[in-house]
Amino acid sequence: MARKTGSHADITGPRLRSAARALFARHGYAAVSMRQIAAEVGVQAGALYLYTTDKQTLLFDLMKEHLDDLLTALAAQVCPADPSARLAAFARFHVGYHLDRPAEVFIAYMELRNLTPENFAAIERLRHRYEDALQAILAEGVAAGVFRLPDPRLATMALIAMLTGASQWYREGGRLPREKVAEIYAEMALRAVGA
Amino acid sequence: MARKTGSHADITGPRLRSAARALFARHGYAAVSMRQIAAEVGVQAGALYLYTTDKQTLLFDLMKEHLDDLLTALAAQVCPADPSARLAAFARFHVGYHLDRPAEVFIAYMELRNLTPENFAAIERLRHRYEDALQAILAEGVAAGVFRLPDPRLATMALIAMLTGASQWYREGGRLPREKVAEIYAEMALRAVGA
DNA sequence: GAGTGATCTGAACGCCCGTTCAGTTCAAGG
DNA sequence: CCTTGAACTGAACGGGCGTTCAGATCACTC
Repeated sequence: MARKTGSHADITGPRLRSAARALFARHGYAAVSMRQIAAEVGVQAGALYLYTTDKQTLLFDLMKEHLDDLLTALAAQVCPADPSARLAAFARFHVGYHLDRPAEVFIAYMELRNLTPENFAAIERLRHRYEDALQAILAEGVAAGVFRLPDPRLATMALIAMLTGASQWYREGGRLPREKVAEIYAEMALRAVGA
Repeated sequence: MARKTGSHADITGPRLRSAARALFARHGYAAVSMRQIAAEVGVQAGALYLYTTDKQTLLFDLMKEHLDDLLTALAAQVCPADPSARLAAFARFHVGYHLDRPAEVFIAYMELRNLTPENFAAIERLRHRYEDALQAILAEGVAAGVFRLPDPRLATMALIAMLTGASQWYREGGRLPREKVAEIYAEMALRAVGA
């Protein structure tokens, strides 16, 4: 028996990705089986292979989609001229974007080692492009004399780690609203670079 | 055939832990099999069960040992009276300790979700004790009027994420020596809290 | 209303998993 | 020299894994 009512291709596909995203984030790529994902979708395991070539590609596509969206959203941001204002805007954007997507963030940061070497290289390239955007802001600030940084590259890594960390403890409906969280992080980022 | 020369109990035990630590850090707990660990030790899989009750306990013991050592080392630190000096000392200690133990850090931060609920609770308790040590420093600094922080708890999480992140990009023999790295991070931490 | 093709099932493939255990080996103690 | 027991092997257990595929189903087209 198959296909209860109407066509499901445009429903099952997104549902597969959605179920995989949630399960990978909760239990980890290696600990989740295709049969578990299929059960979540409400389908037999074999049917998943109509929508993904294999489990590895499923993971890669989720991570690539996340980073593509992140870079697109960053590019869409308005970009103030003042380095301090740019850094504050970046920090607010980064925290806000990551608080909205805890599952994607978890996967993107935890499952890198489960990618094949080629897939890993592709993801790292995208991640590096994002880091470079922040590093460019810091370099401008240093050139303008408003930031005091012994090492812009190190500062880039430090700030990204700090800002991304927000999604590890933030819980919806907690003590602080997300705008306030983003605001405090932006303030700490500005101070950390000596602005 | 077994036991080529002499007694191996006091050798195989530590070798098991060491191999498990390295493999878990590189590939992840769920992706590593007991047979892989056994091969690294140079033994059949069954022999591992003379030294650990099961795979889960092996993971838990590694994480607990790491956090116990971390708390012990923190307690052994000299503790300056001035809040700024204390924060700087904490930051230098944290970065240095984590740079020396990349495998343990990786496991402690990535494999929490592979712990059983009881084991997870035990590890979280230890981790919280460590976070509280930092939060106490921040609270003192705020009380003394030398730190400006809208939210000490948030600042604690932000600083720990920033400092721990060092072990994600630092490579032995890289551009910066570890003392310099710890120094820069300590400076950023001080500035981030408005010291 | 017959035929088509997208969609899915259910069974199978070979393989690896964590764990157990009877049996083997061998350094050391009496 | 014999016995003991720690240390380990090698095979087995039941089960789950990712993936494939022939066949069933059924909304749709003509």
